[in-house]
Amino acid sequence: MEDETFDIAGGSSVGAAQRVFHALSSAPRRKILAYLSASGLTAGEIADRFSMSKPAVSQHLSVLETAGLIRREKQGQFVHYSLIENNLVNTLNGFVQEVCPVGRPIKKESQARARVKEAP
Amino acid sequence: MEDETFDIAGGSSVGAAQRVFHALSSAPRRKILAYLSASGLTAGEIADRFSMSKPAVSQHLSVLETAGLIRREKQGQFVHYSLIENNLVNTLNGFVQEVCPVGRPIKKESQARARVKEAP
DNA sequence: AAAGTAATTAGGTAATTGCTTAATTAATGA
DNA sequence: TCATTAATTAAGCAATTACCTAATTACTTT
Repeated sequence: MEDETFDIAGGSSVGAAQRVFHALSSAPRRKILAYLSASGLTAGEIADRFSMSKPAVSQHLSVLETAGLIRREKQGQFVHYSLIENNLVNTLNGFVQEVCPVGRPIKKESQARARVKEAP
Repeated sequence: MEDETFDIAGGSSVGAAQRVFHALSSAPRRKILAYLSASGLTAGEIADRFSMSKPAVSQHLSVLETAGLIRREKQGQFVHYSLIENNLVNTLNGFVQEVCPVGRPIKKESQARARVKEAP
């Protein structure tokens, strides 16, 4: 596991958790993630769902991609975006674990459930 | 349950989820939450753990309090801060649920475990 | 009451963010 | 090849953020 104790103060470089939390701090970006949770969409389809300009949406997509929360796939002249679920859940879960004792049992349950799925 | 579909676009006022995510977007603030997860601390004790000025830390504490993530309790000339665990976990869990199908079983497990604790 | 300590508020500044419009790159189809 | 469509990059601007130092408020101690 990559323990960076979530990017605390001193470090000069910007860590992965910092990028994820920064990405999540914007309502439009969280809305984009919600759209993508239902299905992959092109940049244009995403932009259509907002009242802001296309370049603005494009920037939000770029922030989300840099954070490793979505993936970009060029198909002809379109760019398809889709959610990377793991990175989101792992970052939030890792954080909750460190901050909040309540989080720990949840993770254990989740692992137990995963094992059951592997060998039912 | 308070369903604001996490503060999407249109709304003029700033919603609760937005405040939480904004609060979490800062590394020093996440660090404060981590400190408080171990034990309550006074404003001064928190400030001592950072290299930035005391007023700067005070502002971070204020952001966290406004987001409902920590509570302030004045005791004599000291101000004691402590974590409000529920709000953090609920907001993140609520978000993961909406964005990420993977999240749903986690919440069900969590609720089941809660029921067991209520009536063991 | 005066001095000391804890914490916040006030005021100011440099850097960042979130948008805009205009320009550019890239793929498609007439 | 030339026009159209999709998307991004570039340039610029107003608003916000994150910090600082100085001043203030509120307790405590002598």
